[in-house]
Amino acid sequence: MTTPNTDSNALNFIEEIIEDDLQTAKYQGRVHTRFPPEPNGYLHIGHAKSICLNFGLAQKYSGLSNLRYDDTNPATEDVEFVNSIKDDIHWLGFDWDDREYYASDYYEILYQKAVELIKMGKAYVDHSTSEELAAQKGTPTEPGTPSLYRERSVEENLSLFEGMVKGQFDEGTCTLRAKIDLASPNMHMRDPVIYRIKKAPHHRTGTHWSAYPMYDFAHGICDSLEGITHSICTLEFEVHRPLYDWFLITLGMYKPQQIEFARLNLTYTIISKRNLKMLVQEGFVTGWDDPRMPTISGMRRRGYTPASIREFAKRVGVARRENMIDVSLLEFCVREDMNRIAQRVMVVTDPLKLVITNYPDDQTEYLDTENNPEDPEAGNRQIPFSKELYIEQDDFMEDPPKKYFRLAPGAEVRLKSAYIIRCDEAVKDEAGNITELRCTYFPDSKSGNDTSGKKVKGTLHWVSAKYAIPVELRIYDRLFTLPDLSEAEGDIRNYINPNSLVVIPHALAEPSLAAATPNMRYQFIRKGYYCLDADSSPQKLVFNQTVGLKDSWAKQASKE
RNA sequence: UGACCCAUGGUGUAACGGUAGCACUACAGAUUUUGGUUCUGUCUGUCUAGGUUCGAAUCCUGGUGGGUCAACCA
Repeated sequence: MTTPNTDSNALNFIEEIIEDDLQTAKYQGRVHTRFPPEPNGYLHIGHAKSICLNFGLAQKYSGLSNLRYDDTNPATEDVEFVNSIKDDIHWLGFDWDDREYYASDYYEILYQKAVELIKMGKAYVDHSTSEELAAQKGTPTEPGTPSLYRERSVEENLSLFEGMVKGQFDEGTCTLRAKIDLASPNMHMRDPVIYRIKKAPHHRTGTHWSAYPMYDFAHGICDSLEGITHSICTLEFEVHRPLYDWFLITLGMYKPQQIEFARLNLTYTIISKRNLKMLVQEGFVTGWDDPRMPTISGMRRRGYTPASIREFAKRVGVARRENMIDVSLLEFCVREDMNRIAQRVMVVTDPLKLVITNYPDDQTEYLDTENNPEDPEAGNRQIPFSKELYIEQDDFMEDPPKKYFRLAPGAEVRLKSAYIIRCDEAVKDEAGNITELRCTYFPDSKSGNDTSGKKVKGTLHWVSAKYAIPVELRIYDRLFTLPDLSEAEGDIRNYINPNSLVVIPHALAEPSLAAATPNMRYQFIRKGYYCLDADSSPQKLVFNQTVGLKDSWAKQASKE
């Protein structure tokens, strides 16, 4: 028998588990996942991987996926984040229909379940301070020791717990702990705290509750209540799984299975919420949606498309081993999508004046050019050509190296969609800087109607001096200079790339760009992919470089 | 010096006891009115030592390396 080696139908380990479960009807053929963000920050590329996984699995197996906010800590959570999270998921192309849930929806049930635990003698109110509690936990190599309050009566626990949720005690004075196993090698089983007092108002339940459930207690019960089948989370929750199971088994509730996978790591990128927050708060970036940020909102502003991020999520795979994905894979996915959809336009970033000496002074010719060679449906447009043009400084060298295909004294090149020209003279100022190129054009070499018989190696982009419009360009590079930030010695701030943003205030664009819209994607020919930035206005157009074009010439030139 | 998890080219990820494949990267060439795209090719891999087996990336044992866990965070 032949086993096809194509990876198109290779399953990741979670799909294997699901297909197994489908086979054995473990959940009556259901597949129901959930994406459980805590509304305390903006979503990032790591969340995108999780979103694509959870919603993607539901799609693939004709199941469902819920959005559930893990809002069990009112001190850190806010509606601002609730809304941005919804926007980001929708933007990525996924939807949860009417299944928008909150852990806070279940506070009453959670409370009842805690009471049940108390009645079973499996939970107790503890007045130990957090320091005492830490000491009681023991260490991974030494067992824990019982709290003074561990053997309280059910009645006393019941009334104290009621007091906790009703606000009769101050924050930090007591907790509700599950009574499990102080000698467990798994620290999470050593009588974990399941409720603590928080007086901060909750963004949905206000001041109704004064004590809130901890993640470990709430999460599994919420999964259970929603009928989740596969509760997918990242590797660091692996040691929580026995606890996840313990609550549901002890309470006799339906038990989904928790499956852990390795979180995404990206070269030259920091993805933890804590560090992203640092970048924002300390002004290294302009905000959570700064185009250099690996947040979904930052990537959106940068010009990344949802399709490119979904493709990236698919290509990075799902496994249990630690990984470090090369950002070049992300860039590949973006270029791949952009190449399909981006409208080609000409923009000169670093202008050098070029005069065609044998072209009539006041003549303007409108030349036809294709909008996207990869997509015939995209049609054509007209661009104005005249005697005075601008080309890229980079595209002229007075004394070029051998394989230089661009302009040089005496050299001939084609101007994209226009004519072949020859450079006759480079005009210089007193300081010796080249200020202007004087060229001759060949009238019979017009693009699409070339009878000149000339062959040139290079094609340059250009704009007409008379019709070009000024635009600002923002060009981004990686935020850090170290590929693997986990190897940073000392402060990661020492590795921040000082050149992660380069602003080009006065680039010159072909006039069609005056009609640019925020959703359009452009390829500035021979330069990169761009989109309009949120800071743009009709008076001052601002473009973000989403990603540069591959530049094998620059690569070769830098090697010499 | 505990428990648990992990180990396949530079980076990811397949191969489910039977030919180590795919993608990204890098490099080389062809095509090209974008030094883009496209196409072709090349380099590079089963952590280690034993064991089981006709046969091991795959199963077992030891070692090595990496990760996780001792928040009233999630």
